[in-house]
Amino acid sequence: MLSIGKLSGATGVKVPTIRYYEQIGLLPRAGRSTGNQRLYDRPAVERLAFIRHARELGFSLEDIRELLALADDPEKPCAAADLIAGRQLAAVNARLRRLEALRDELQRMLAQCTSGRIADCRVIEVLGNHALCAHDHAEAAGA
Amino acid sequence: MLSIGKLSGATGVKVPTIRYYEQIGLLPRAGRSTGNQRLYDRPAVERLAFIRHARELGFSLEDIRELLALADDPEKPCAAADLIAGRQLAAVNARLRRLEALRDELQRMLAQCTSGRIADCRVIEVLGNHALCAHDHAEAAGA
DNA sequence: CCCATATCTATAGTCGATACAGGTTTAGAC
DNA sequence: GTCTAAACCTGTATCGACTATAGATATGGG
Ligand SMILES: [Zn+2]
Ligand SMILES: [Zn+2]
Ligand SMILES: [Zn+2]
Ligand SMILES: [Zn+2]
Repeated sequence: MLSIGKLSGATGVKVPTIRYYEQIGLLPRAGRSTGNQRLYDRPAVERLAFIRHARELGFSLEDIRELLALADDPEKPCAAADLIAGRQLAAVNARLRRLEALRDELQRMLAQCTSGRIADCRVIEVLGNHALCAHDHAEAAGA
Repeated sequence: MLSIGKLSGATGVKVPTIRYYEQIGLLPRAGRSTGNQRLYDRPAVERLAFIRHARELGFSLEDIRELLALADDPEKPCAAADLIAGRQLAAVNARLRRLEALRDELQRMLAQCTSGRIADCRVIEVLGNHALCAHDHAEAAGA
């Protein structure tokens, strides 16, 4: 049985994050030592490693919740899991296209700036006037 | 002079967002009508359009705060602005490389799945075992 | 036994908004 | 002039996925 610190070391997930995952019900409530400290067994390590890997691949915690539920049911068809991964791939592709447009605009404005006074700065000028852009790059940038 | 609703319509920035920008000091406190409603002039429209465009290009509000301060000082050298844009370009490039790796992994796992039972699902299998991945794709996925 | 480290809980903060509640002002129709 | 619906006001709470802090308790090595 591992302490939360050892589990953290074994998976690369920070201690407060593990507690957070338990709090939101992504990890089951851990067993406790006589002194009330969390103890983890091997399946817990695998479950957390699964979560970490899915996070690295960009899945949301809600998606991961569903994927974990599916993983616990080996006889079911995997169409639901493939659907979630397909959605994720589509989201990644959308973000890629958007970021490529942003990269092009940023490169363009930097290349056109002669690095003189602010009054002549192409960066400031383009930011103030989207008509100077080559792409549309609409929508919020967060994604 | 425009009401906040007209300003919103003119710039595409939602009304609560405009109030939020004022609250955090990104927009100066707007003048008020006799009935205490915000009123905006033409420079306010331009300032908000600048903010919106910079957000679309992925700049953080803190970066935008600096860029606005620079834009207000036309005689200064523009190196600081170019530096911020360069940082943003580097961040976008980093996110692009990362997303490309994610896209490859997601495509691979989906292509290898025969869509049978969960027990044989390649998606679930790869998520549980990073050794099956071709790339490293480390770091958090948020960015 | 002592002490440094690890762990515990609960709460607040991050970013960039968005949503809601409950009240006031305004603009247009009559 | 009056009515009503829309827009506006403030303040607070919420989202996702953590991260940080404070103050208390437990554990493990010397
Ligand atoms: Zn410049
Ligand atoms: Zn543009
Ligand atoms: Zn599958
Ligand atoms: Zn992997």
